[in-house]
Amino acid sequence: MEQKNKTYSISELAKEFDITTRAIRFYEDKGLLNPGRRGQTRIYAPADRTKLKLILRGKRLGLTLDESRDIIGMYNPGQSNEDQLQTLLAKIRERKSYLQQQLHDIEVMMLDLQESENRALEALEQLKTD
Amino acid sequence: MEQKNKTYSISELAKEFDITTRAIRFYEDKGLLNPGRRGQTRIYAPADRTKLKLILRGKRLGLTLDESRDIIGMYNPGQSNEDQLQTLLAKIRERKSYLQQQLHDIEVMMLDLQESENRALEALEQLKTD
DNA sequence: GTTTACCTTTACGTTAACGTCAACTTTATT
DNA sequence: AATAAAGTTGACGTTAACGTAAAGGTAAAC
Repeated sequence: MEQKNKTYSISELAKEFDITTRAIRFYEDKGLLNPGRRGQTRIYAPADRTKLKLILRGKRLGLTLDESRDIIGMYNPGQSNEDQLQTLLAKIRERKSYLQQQLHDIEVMMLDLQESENRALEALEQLKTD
Repeated sequence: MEQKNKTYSISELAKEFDITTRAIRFYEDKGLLNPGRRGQTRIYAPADRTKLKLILRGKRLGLTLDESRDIIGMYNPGQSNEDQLQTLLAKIRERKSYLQQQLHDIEVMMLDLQESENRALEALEQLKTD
């Protein structure tokens, strides 16, 4: 049986994701994480680990920590009134459209790189036919 | 007939791409652009404009200026020896694989956002059926 | 001929995202 | 009991990517 209430120490998470403990505490400072405590010591639940994953994914896509915190906050409509829900929807759709833009950028850059690779390969061929 | 040797002033480019002239000069400082000069004044050729586009595309994907400069430098195998070509090929492939990672990240984040949107829409429905 | 509109260089200021000590406590180990 | 291993909270340092002002040159328009 998989344990659902597993916990992690800060250095365990740091090792797993190849970041420093300093960075993890920094994310907490910025309001992205809220681990429990046993005395002074931070104790991370699976949910915290998931948030960390989201943060790092955000970083790979060039998001700032503020943006990642926003996105993490989009997960629970919770008890909001209509206005808040509409605002949330707007933010979600804006994000999605930006992702579409990034998708397009990646496609084009990928094609460019492929051409560059081909040119480099041709140049290599040229060297060998001398 | 389209003019091939059209030129642009710095403020024209700034306006077109919605950035500041300061930023454009900064990119030059960092070695990403090399515009011509008429006296003191910078004169940008279509090639410079293209490089600017590449820089901004890089930024949208979270690249640093150093990384974008590298990528721009990948366009011409030019006259290089085999070692240089192999190094170039390695860098190109590394970039491509990072783009694949980003592609995957985008797909997953897109799905997550879609779920969030659906939950928000459901929450809206709930409000209306009261 | 002087205002207006761009252009230039130089230089200090700012923000994000940590890195890097320092000084100290708690826990585990020998 | 003493040492080592991990944890904590400051607090100052660093880098990237510009922003922002200062001080001035040039050229067309009024």
